[in-house]
Amino acid sequence: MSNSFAEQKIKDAARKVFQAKGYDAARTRDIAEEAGVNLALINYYYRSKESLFEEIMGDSILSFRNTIIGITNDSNTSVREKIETLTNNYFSIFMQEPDLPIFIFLETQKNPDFILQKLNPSNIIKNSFFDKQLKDLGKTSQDVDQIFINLMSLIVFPFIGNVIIKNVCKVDYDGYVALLNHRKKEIPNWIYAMFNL
Amino acid sequence: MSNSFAEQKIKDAARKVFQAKGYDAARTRDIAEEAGVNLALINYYYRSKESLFEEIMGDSILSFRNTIIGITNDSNTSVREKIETLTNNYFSIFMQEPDLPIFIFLETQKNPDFILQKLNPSNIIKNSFFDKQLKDLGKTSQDVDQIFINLMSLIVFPFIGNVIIKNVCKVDYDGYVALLNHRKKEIPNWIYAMFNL
DNA sequence: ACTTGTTTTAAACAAATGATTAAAATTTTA
DNA sequence: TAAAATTTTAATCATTTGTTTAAAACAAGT
Repeated sequence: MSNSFAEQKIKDAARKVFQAKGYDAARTRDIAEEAGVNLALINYYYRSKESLFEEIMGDSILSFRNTIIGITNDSNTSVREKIETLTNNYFSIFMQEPDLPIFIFLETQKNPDFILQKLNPSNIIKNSFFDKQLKDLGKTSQDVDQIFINLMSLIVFPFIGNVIIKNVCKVDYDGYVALLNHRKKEIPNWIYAMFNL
Repeated sequence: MSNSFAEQKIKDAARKVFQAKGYDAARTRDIAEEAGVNLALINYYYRSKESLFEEIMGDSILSFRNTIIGITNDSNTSVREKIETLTNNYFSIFMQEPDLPIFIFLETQKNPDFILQKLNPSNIIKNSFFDKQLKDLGKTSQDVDQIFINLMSLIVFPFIGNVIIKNVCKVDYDGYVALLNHRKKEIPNWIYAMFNL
């Protein structure tokens, strides 16, 4: 019954529903119900379903971007510390919002232009301090790319493929969580082994 | 104007549209247009949008399943050969149908039950010849799971994350394809390095 | 050519869905 | 407290979308 700011309740509900179902399957009525708010308020506060979506998507991307940039440009940490911090941070985020990765990849594929504008990938890896450190260790530009891709692969896939993993590996929910935590520890070691770091 | 079997044309078109847009965003009218066929024929040959989808989804999963099983249960190949064959086969499939991975993961998450029934994950890895071979090398059951997950991660992520990769790594389409081909060669080596194989 | 069964078409339907509106309720201002 | 502004509500609209229908076109057998 709490009546605190419908505007914020709508945004929170929308994030949840959009992430769970994707843009197309998400109904404005689902969002209104999840927010416990009259349907018309969605169009009152946010102009349309699409602009509500873009606001949320923009937030997600910006947060994603800031997380990486803050870590990769820290001049006080080693390469290994950066890899461990990236792994831990992303695991924390995705364990709280397991649908976020597939949501981001699905919607980026549907609407690349909007993403690119927000993501502004200029200095995320290239020209970062992380990039510099790896080059000093003798890594090529291609190596750096593949290190980044492999790190993201190993972190993100278990969330995207959770249904298939649970079944192919025959684990229940608890076993799945244990498996995730095991990966959280091992992923940095795997990266070191792959690239002699 | 060729009039060859509308039924097949619908199925091919539907696969294309479903993979590109996902179930919810795919319109029956899109499928009919892509197939060059009257809208009503979709319901004439396939009972509904949903049953058409299930037929296509079933095909995808079965093909996925058969590919793995055929490789992991081959008693004439080494562990390394299996890893290389898995990598090569999946790269071939996904380079032809780049939207397939995200499509599968999105829809499995939305409707786990249907997938599980078709995927029947019983003997895909567990109790496979591949599993046996790894155990003989001293790998634990957990190791085998993580080997499988890491292999899938490294193969699948570049297709799912293609938009973001292209931009973070600042490569055009040709550079992206070069990057894919480089991975195809390196992924087995990375797996060997990670797990001392 | 006629009948029969099959395939295709154009039109229409019913339900769902994003959006709007006008009035009611509530809060703020003066 | 009265007026004004803001927020909320219920009802409705216009469009989209999956599906159905009835007739037309076509094919095959006799």
